[in-house]
Amino acid sequence: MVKKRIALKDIAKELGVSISTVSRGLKDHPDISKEMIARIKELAGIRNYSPNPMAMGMLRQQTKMIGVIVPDLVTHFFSSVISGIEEVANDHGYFVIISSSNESFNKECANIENLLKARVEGFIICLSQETSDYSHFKKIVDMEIPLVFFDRVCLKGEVPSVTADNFEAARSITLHFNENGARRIAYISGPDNLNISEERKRGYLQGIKDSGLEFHHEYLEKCDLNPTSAEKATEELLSLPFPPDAIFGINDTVVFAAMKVIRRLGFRVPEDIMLAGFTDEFHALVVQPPLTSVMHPTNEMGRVAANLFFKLTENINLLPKSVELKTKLIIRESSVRK
Amino acid sequence: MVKKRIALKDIAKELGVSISTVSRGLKDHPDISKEMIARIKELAGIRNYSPNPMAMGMLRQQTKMIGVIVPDLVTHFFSSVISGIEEVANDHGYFVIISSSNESFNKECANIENLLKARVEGFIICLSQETSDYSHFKKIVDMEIPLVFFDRVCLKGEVPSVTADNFEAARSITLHFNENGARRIAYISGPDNLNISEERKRGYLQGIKDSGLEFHHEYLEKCDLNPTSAEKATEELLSLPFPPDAIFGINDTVVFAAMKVIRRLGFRVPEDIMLAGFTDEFHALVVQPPLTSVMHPTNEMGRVAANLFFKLTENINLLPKSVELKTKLIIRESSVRK
DNA sequence: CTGAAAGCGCTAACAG
DNA sequence: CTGTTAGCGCTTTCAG
Repeated sequence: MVKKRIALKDIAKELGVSISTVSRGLKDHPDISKEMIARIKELAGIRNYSPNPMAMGMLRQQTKMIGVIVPDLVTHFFSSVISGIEEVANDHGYFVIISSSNESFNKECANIENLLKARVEGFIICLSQETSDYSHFKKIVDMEIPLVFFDRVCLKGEVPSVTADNFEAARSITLHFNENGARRIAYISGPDNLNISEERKRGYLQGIKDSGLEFHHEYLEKCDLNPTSAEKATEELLSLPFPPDAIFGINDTVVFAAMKVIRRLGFRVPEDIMLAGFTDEFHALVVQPPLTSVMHPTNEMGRVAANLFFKLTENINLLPKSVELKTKLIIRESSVRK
Repeated sequence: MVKKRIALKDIAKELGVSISTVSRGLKDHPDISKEMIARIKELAGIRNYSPNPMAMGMLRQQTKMIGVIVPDLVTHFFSSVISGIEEVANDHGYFVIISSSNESFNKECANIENLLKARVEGFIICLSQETSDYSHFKKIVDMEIPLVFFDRVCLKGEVPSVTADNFEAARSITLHFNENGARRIAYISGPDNLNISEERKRGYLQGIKDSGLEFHHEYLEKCDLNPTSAEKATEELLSLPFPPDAIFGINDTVVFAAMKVIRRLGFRVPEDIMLAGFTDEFHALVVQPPLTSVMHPTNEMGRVAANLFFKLTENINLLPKSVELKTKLIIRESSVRK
């Protein structure tokens, strides 16, 4: 029931000229007389005219909307990436429509369908943890609709993406633990289908090797990316005959959950168990002891993803480019024994 | 450069019938023969037809978009409210466009302008902390465009809103502190123009009174809602000749910042200073000691706001209704001395 | 039972 | 210098 907004027609009628004259006047068309232009602009200003984006959309077949799908909204990581995306999108005169897959494959598919119906011009997506079938993404590619992945990616070679340097980051955490005296280093991974799980796991294994340690499969745990599952994984680790003396987890959620369990079972951080996370959370600073963690350039990740997106809109056949962003290991008390 | 999508025209041509026949067939118009309907629907299915929302929008003058403006995106509180809004909006076939004011009045005004240009059908807004001039909101109301506020509100009597029971929540924290032995209870408030500052402050004062304590203005601090400012406020409190033995802050950010300062200056929580927050953060559980806090029903706040919004779209002249949501004081170790 | 035509707001090619 | 017209995709009278 929105009150009818002012249209070219109204201005034209009021000025006693044709619609096209007004349209041209508004964009300083050389054919229109200076005074006419002045009169048109003045009235448009008074009436607060702004072009109807749907009419423009019909004409140009574009909605100026980008669909963004994230596994969840309430995680700092994703909110922060979205902020970055929005900044760039708004600079380009685009709006962003955000939907959350809630880590569900079905929801992810449904979101894509909905956004497609809404005629978004393209997508920026982070896979749900359940996603291992990529046909819904293939479909987007086949429709020649711009698509960019960030953080959790797939279809390399077909779809541009932005990721963190997961391998190197995981390796450096492992080395750091070892340098600080840890010998039984554990890693709580995520679902195998996710690149972030796989890459960080490889980094961990490489780190173990580079440290001259032996790999013990009991120290490689896995969880779904929710607190309950992470707590269970931590409990497994801590109930081993030789529990780990250092743990790092695939992300924030996991590490915070691990911390809770460690405390509950009476272990101390970092005296008994060192801890480090993959996170950009400012809460890493609030917990006691402050958490060593891999800082992600989250805002930048969003900005880069959006820029890749706009490159794609210019040329849908662009060679897909994968950007890998440098992370930074921030060492705090949770991984340093005095 | 989106590939042209299938339109009624294409189906009509392929079937050798007119556009209107297809249009009617798709919605089971009684005038169309069963077999025609079947043929139309079949082809539409194969071709994956979906109506162009912009064409529909032009016809009905509606975009099915709601503009949501929040002070920031990366706070759990706001992401969580947004989740609630999106759930309800999607159920109604609406999309949500989120913009962040970054706590800036000017940005808030600019966001409104942009969303108005994008022809959102209405707004759900949480004021920026700088906002004390409400003319941009008045403008929305005057245009008869639906507007709902949540958490930080203004223009009561003109605009429907959802808030927490700030007064009662603040009062109950104060009483709880006192019952646990605190006598010098401090409160770190926010900007005076915000209703949440004012209401929680009143609750605090009432709590002091109800506890039979005397009010000391030094224990009433104020800050902008950012960590730096909150840290400064905490330092002020702690440098008093008689520093407080209990502090609560207007929100998460403030309390986490306070916690950091308390630690840095060598005080202990809760032995020297009890602490409590206004928060729904799951991180309240992660910090050590776990934080006593007022749980906000954030998701519900979003859902209620969205429902109010849709009531307004049905009848823009609805009597503005203010919904106050109950919060719950969750007592944890940060405010209990053993 | 089906088609033609107008109209939603706008632009651009074509006429004057 | 300005107006007319067609068309973007769709619904909805009005005419068969």
